[in-house]
Amino acid sequence: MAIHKKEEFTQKEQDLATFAKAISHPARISILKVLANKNECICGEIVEILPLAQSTVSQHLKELKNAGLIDGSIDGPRSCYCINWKTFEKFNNEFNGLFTQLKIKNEKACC
Amino acid sequence: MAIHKKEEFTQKEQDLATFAKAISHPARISILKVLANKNECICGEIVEILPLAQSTVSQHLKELKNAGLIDGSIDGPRSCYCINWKTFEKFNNEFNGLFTQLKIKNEKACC
DNA sequence: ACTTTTTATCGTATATTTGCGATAATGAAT
DNA sequence: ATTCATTATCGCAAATATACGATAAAAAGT
Repeated sequence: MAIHKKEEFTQKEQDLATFAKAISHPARISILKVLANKNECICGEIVEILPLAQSTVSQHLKELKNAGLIDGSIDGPRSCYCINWKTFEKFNNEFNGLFTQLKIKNEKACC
Repeated sequence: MAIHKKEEFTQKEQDLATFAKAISHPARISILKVLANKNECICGEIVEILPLAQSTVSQHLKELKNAGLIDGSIDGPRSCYCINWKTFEKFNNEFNGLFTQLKIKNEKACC
């Protein structure tokens, strides 16, 4: 991609894009669902549920964590991940904001 | 990425991921906003508004079109793009569905 | 101390994305 | 018919993403 052009856009656009990218892989959507289902959130089971290698799952978890969508406490051998509802809520709202914003501007299609 | 593993997930998860990927770049979010603002939707102006080369913008438009988020009628020298509200609505709903689904399962955080 | 279990990280291979310039294509205008 | 304006596509380069096996790290149990 030669040079980073992403920075030339609005911060809000960038944030939203980053969030979208975080959930732009079925594995990561799946992980979020698994995390939501387990409220004890001990998460070695994710590896068994997903059709992916342990290292790959770990990588996806890392990305979700970087995006702020999940929290993880690495205490010892087993680590504990769970959804960060605060960030999640924030993005959910911003997302709906985008949808509404677009729709208000132009409800009638033109082609 | 060696082998495609994405197909091993739910169709719904794949669709949602594909949609998220389509809007996972600030340029594409920006394009959607521009399209929503113009209701005549003659769209050479997008190139002037975005900080990107014409060919790059064209590529982003193509991706949005492939994702079904916009429609484009290529009539001659100038072409006309506009948002496909039907698909948009569909994904907006599915998206909110995911959010709600996750939240219902586990409203209280565990770590 | 040693093994076991669990998870993160490193290295690597391949695929995809992003971006641009150059070029083709296409209809409008002259 | 030729030029002009507009957009799509091709070819390329660089960056990211995806996936895995191998290895490290870290606490718990023996």
